[in-house]
Amino acid sequence: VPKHSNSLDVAKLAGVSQTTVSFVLNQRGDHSISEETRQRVLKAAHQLQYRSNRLSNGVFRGNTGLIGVVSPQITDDYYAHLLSSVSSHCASSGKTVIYSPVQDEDQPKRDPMLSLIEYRVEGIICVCAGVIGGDLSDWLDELAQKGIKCVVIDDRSYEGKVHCIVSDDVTGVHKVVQHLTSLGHRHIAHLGAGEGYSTAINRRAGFVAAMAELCVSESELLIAGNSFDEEEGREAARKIIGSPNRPTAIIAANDVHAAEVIKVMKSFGLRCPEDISVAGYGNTQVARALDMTSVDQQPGMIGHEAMESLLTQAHEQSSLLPTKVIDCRLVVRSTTGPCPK
Amino acid sequence: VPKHSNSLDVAKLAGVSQTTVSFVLNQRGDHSISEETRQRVLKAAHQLQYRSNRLSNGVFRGNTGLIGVVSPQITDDYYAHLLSSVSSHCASSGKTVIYSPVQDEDQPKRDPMLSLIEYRVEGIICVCAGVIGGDLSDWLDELAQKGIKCVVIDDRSYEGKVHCIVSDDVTGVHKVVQHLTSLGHRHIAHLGAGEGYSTAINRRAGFVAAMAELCVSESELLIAGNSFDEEEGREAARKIIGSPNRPTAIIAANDVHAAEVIKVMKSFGLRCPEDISVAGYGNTQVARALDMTSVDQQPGMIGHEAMESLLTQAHEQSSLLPTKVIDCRLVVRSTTGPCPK
DNA sequence: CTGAAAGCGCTTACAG
DNA sequence: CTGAAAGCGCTTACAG
Repeated sequence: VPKHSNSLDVAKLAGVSQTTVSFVLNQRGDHSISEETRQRVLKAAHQLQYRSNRLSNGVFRGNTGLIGVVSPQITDDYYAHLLSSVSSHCASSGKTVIYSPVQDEDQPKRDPMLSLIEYRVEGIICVCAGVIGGDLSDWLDELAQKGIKCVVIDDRSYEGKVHCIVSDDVTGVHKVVQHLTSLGHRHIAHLGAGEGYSTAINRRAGFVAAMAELCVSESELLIAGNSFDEEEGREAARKIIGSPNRPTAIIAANDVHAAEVIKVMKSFGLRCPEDISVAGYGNTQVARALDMTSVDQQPGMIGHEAMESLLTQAHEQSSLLPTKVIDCRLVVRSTTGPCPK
Repeated sequence: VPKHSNSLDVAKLAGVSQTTVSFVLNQRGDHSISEETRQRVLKAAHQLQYRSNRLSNGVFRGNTGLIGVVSPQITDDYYAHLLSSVSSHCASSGKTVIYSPVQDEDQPKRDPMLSLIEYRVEGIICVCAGVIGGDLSDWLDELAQKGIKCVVIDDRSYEGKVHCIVSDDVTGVHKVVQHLTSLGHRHIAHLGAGEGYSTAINRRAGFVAAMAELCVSESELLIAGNSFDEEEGREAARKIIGSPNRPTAIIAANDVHAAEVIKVMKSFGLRCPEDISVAGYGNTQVARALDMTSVDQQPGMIGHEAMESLLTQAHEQSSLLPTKVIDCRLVVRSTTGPCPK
């Protein structure tokens, strides 16, 4: 029968009490223990391959050492970087990550939250990406009442109720538009998602606002596609590139869409950036691979901030913390160039 | 003071004993409980927002419901898909994922394993990617002795000691070579990583073996670069493309390297696939974005198999299970074409 | 410098 | 049909 050795086993082998074992292993100052006993305990623990049971530990004191992450599609570059950064921060802070995926969109984040609470996590980072309609509100109330800290990423709907950290999508797209106008472009299209997710909404809003500054009326705005779906992106690209009113620059809602735009351009015999400039969003591997202009959202920094917030947050204040907006950087590469005559 | 309500609170509110609460909530058959009491308990639990404490649960019985995943760079497409597939399998099996990142290469997988054991995970999926020299052996002994099931991905070094699941890298590259030779290529180069990781070693070995079948002697073999590093990949690409003995086709160790090859080709004024055919490995987003021929390793299937193994494994047999080799599929796209005259 | 005892929140024989 | 009591592995006042 396989068995983990416990602190009593160690105590017996070392010829001391459980108390002493606990004090030696946790290096507490209050009890001073003779060097000799200390060594005996350490040796016994090593011999028995004793691994302290963090669960019991968590049951007794509040401290479970667990941080929960709720997030959709970890296969997406952005979410992957977020989780990666959170988990390495955890590793160096002595915390451990429980990852709870958001399964489909129709079945909202009920279950993921539930299991995190059942494991008595100390804090939760919720990257629900602002799926509109998802009702986080009840969960947030429950977390607050139970003293579980929480940070919500990329969704300001619950501001005032929970600490929010968001990527500055509006400014991100604004920077792209500025870059393009400085190259002489004025006939600029926005392609891809524009609703459903708060990020999609904000990127589109950023586009609309930036174009308004250029005195382009809303009716003149070139907008194509409305989802993050790859197929639809390609379809939208075909439509806009094939249209008589073809733009000189296209800003895609993300890098994958931008890649589709470039493919479609090729099939039309158009060159990038000579005929049309293309910019992506996210600065993912795809952007680097295509040497494509894109916006870096610095997901690593977002994850880092989220962890910092959890680790320093006092329960009472958390809801009062002002929303943290993380800057994004425009990365100019070879897919954007001067506007053709 | 924030507090989670416990089963005693529920019992008091419902006017029953803790035992009854436990039996109602766990739906155990042995105790039959009157429908009326059942409803009273359920109502009380709901009212108090009672969330059963999985930690205590785990302390008492063996069953923690926790599955540990040890893996490097989750920002890599392959590892991300692996974790994603494991976590969704867990979600539907009522298990929960603890994710333990492998931090740097010099500091081997000591700590990640340790914290998983301390949380008394039921099983561990170790995607250490066969970093050569990493000494997993001691950990595997300890896991076996403690009855923690384990599956090692992409590293056959511990075969016989633990159940291994590996991607068929050798065959994968073999398929690419076959595809290229069927297009008339014979002057084929392999670029990128070839040592350090077992996957790198196997891909290169697959290349060498496949070329041997074509009666290309080992001294004639075109091999460039030796790491997964992007910079070095580019450097190697420059060298091989600029050489007088330029190949007609290049197989890269992964998609990112293949993308570098294509960039370098552009800078040399060469077209793909007209001048040189290029194939990647991994069928990542980069491959799709570039419409590039690549090898799909089916990481989702690997993750699924790993979970199946953990869930069905009897402790005694695990080490005897034959290594599971997961097929990979060649995905032909537009970067490979007929050999130029 | 060290230990006996109580308790964290749960489950499970056993008894009624 | 239901409950009192013991125990999972740990920690922490308190006492010596």
